Amino acid sequence: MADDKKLVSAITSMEDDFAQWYTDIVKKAELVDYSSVKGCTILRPYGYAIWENIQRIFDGMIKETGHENVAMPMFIPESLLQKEKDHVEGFAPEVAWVTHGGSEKLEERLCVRPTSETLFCDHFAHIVQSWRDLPKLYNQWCSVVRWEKTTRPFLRTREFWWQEGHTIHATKEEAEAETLQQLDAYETLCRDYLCMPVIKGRKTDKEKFAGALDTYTIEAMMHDGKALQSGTSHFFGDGFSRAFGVQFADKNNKLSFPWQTSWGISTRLIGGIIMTHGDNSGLVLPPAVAPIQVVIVPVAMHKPGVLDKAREIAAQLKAAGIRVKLDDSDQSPGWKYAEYEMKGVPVRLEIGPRDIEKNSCVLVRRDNREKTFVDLDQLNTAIPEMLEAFAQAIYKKAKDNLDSNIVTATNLDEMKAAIADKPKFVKAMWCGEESCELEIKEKTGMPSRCMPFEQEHISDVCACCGKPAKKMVVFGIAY
RNA sequence: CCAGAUGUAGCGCAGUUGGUAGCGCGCCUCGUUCGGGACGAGGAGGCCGUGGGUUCGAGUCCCGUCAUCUGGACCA
Repeated sequence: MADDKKLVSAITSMEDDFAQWYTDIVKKAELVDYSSVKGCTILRPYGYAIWENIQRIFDGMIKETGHENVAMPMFIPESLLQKEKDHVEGFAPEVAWVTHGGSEKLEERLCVRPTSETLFCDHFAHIVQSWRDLPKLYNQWCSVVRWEKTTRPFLRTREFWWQEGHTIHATKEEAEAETLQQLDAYETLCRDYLCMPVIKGRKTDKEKFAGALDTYTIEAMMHDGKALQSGTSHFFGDGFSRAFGVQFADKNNKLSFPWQTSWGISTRLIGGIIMTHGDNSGLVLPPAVAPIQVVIVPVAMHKPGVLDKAREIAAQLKAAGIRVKLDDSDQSPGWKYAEYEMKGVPVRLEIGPRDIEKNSCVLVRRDNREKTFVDLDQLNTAIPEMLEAFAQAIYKKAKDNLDSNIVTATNLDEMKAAIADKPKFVKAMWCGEESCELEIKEKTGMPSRCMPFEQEHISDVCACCGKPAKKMVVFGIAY
C-alpha cells in the first residue's frame, strides 16, 4: 500500500527519461504552470522566488560596478528594428507583431521586443552628445518575446524574463573591458551562488549574436551531458552607433561613434539549476537562491511543547538571517520530508519530543540525506556551516560531472565516437573556416559551443579538414 | 516548421461491437494519528480540449483546430 502510493507520487527517474524527469520536477516542485498561450508559462511563487533571489544577487553585483536600471517600452516600431541589418535578419523570423491598437489599425506595425538593442540605441542617440555623457551603464529587468517553435519551461519559452545590460563607451578598449567584466560577473554568479561550473569562451562567427562583433558565453553542462548557454556578453564595436546615428564630441571637439556592449541572463538559469543539481527525489537548490533554506518539520506536534519549540527555533533562525519555513500543517512528517525534498530545500530540521528532552534537533542535508544531531544552542553556527558545506558539495558534484564528460578528439570519427553513448563536450582543433564548422555540425550533430579562453593544444591540424588549426573549440549538443 | 504520441474531476488513468461516465490519489468535514509520502467514516467535484460532421443516439467513428509531451530543424 505504502509502496503503491510512492509510485503514484514519484517522479520519473532521470535515467529512464531525462526530459520527463525535468518536466516532472518543474511541475511537482510548483515552479511553473502552463498558461493558455503556447510557450508562455506562469512562474508560480516558488519558481519566481528563485528568480527574485537571482535578481537580487546579480542586481547587487552590477550596481557595485556602476550600472543603473532603466525601463524601456516593450514595443519597437518596425523601422527602428530594421536599422541594423544583421540584427534584424537575426531576429525577424521570431518576432511577434502588433498591428492594431484597439480598433485602430497602426500605420506602422510594432514588434514586441525580442531584445532591446534598438530601443537603447535610439535612446542613446537622444542623450549622448559629448564625451562627458559617457559611459552610460544601463540595465533593465524585463521580459522579452521570441516566437519559438518548440518550447520547454525555463529552457525555451516564447516569453521569458531576463536582464539585459546595455552600455555605451567612448573607447573601444573600455567597451571590450566591459564585455569581459560582465562575462566574469556571470561566471561568478554561476560558480559562487548557483554552484554551477561553466566554461568561458568566445562564440565562433557563425554562432555569435546578430549584430555583434564578438559574442562571449558561459556554457554549463547538464546531468545528461548536454550544454546550456547560461549567459552571454556581446561587444558591438561601433556598428550600432553608426546604424543609429549615435555620435559624441570628444575632448578635441571631434565627432566620433561610441562603442557598445550588451549582456544577458534569463530565467533559463533556473532550468540550468534543475538539470545541474536535481536528482530523482526532485529539485536541489543552491542555498544562495533557495527560497527556503531550512524547513522545520515538527514531529508529533500535537504533543505539548513541540510546536512552541519549533516556533521558537524558527524565530531564532529568522533573526539570524536564514530563510526558514516552519511547516505546521497537519500533513504527516513523512509527507513533509518528501515534499521539501521535491522542492529542493537544502536543510531539513526535525524537532520532536525526543529531541526536546535532549535540547537538540536533527538536521538532514538534501543532497546526501545525512542526519546530524545538533544541540539547539549550536544551531546559529551549525546551520550556516551546513549550508556552506552543502553549496561546496553540490558545486563539486557538478564540477566532477563537467570534468568527466569533457573529452578530446582529433578527427570527425573520434568526435562521433565520443558521444556515441551519451552527449559530452568534445574539445577539438579547428582551422577557423565556417565550412568546417558546418561540416562538423552536420556529421557529428554537434554545433560549436565556444572557443574557451583556456586553450589547449590537442593537435596541429583541424579535426575536419586537416589544415593547420587556429583554435581549440568545444563542441556539444545544446538545449 | 516537420514527424510521432496524448488531451475524460485538481493530478494519474480506465472506459469493451457507438446506448448518456468510473477508479486511485488529491480536496472538504469529523475522529484517531504523527521519527520517511498515516488510518477510519462521511462528502463535494466532469458540456469527456475545442469546432464541425456521420447517427435515433458520439468520450467512443470521420474532418478541422488548439494545447501539451517526445524527437528533429531553429534559437537565450
